[in-house]
Amino acid sequence: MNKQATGKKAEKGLQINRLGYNILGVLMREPMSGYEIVSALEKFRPVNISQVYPLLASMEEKGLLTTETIAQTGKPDKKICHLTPLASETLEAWISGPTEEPVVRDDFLSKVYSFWLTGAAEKRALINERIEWLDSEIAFFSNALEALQTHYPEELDDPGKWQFSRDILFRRRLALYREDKLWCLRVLSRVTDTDDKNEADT
Amino acid sequence: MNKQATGKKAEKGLQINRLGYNILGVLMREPMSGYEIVSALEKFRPVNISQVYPLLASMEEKGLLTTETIAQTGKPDKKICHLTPLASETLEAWISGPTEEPVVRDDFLSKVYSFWLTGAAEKRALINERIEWLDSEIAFFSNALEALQTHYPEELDDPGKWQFSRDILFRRRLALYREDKLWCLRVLSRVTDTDDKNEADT
DNA sequence: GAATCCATGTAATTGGTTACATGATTCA
DNA sequence: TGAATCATGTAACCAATTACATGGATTC
Repeated sequence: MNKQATGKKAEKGLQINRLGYNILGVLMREPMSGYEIVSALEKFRPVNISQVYPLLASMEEKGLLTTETIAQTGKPDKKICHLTPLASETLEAWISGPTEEPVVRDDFLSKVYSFWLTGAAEKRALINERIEWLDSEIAFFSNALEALQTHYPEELDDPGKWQFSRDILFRRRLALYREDKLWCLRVLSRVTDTDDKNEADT
Repeated sequence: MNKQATGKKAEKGLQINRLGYNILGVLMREPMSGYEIVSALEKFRPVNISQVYPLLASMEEKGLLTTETIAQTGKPDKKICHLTPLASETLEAWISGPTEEPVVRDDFLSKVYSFWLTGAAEKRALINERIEWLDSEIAFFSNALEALQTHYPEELDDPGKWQFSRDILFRRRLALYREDKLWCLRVLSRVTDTDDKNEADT
């Protein structure tokens, strides 16, 4: 009956952004500093430290965390962030709430979108570069998975432990990167077989 | 020898952003209006119309495109964008230049990251929701692929036609979504088998 | 001697999203 | 009657990136 609340910014107050929820996610494992949050998160998603500090400040204001300053010699003071009970409430409410659709930003795909304009050699070069990148990612995540398995052989099978989450996320990455590589190889064969016209240089 | 030019914003002048290159990509197929650009691109990536109009204006200023105004009855005038030779140069230079790493923004994965905190029922609900979404995407892209194949049976095998690009990109989506679904099913079985503690409510 | 790690932050800019403004036509 | 489609655009805001500022310890 009310004509208001048409937009998506319905409830205000406790709103944090995506990065905010990711930060809650790591801090649920153990309290740490802003700097440490970045190194913990960057295997999962790209993070800019400059975005983290102001966010932590506003999250502290909202009562989601408290900071404990630790003096260090030769280094600046460290501010360890501890979550409050409100934080876990907020995180769990977010998890059970609606989930937005994923968005990928991939220049490689944008280039493939337009690469019918280029010659076969250039197409192959682009794809081969991608394969190299995929190989390095596959190597990285295989190592990460192995390390997880040797460090926490028990916890991986307990869905109530954070290691379970890491394990399944690493496996997902691996599976998708491998599938992506297969796709690259299939494309390569299609490009090589039916060689296209503007092939003069090289 | 020069202390300058440390940052990433080396050369200025002709710079357009990602969306700009995507717009060049569609317009290389055929000239169209801003409104049509959005509907053509949105199968490939999310686009906001409000971002397109100012971008098109600045691209016209930079000499990448010219606009042809078509008067319509009952509707506002339509502005068809035609690319200039500078545009294809710019696009090809971008394709052969360095490619940035992909970035994904996926709330579902962020939730999985933290979902060791929740109960098994909530875990299953989250995964099942994802499976439903994946199924709908898979259905959409299978249809799109079939439509492509019936409309352009010849062009699909010619890497010099834009239909080739569409074809491989659709196939990639399908392959990755299917792999993602398999992963979901594997996770589901791991959650169901080793039922975790906080299981009280239904 | 230069680069990287540790550790914090602010400021400026670009990119992306939502809201607002306008208005006829078609469809449920 | 209300929503959706066509069609253009502006303004405000939020998110993300880059640059700037500081400074000791360590590593190449």
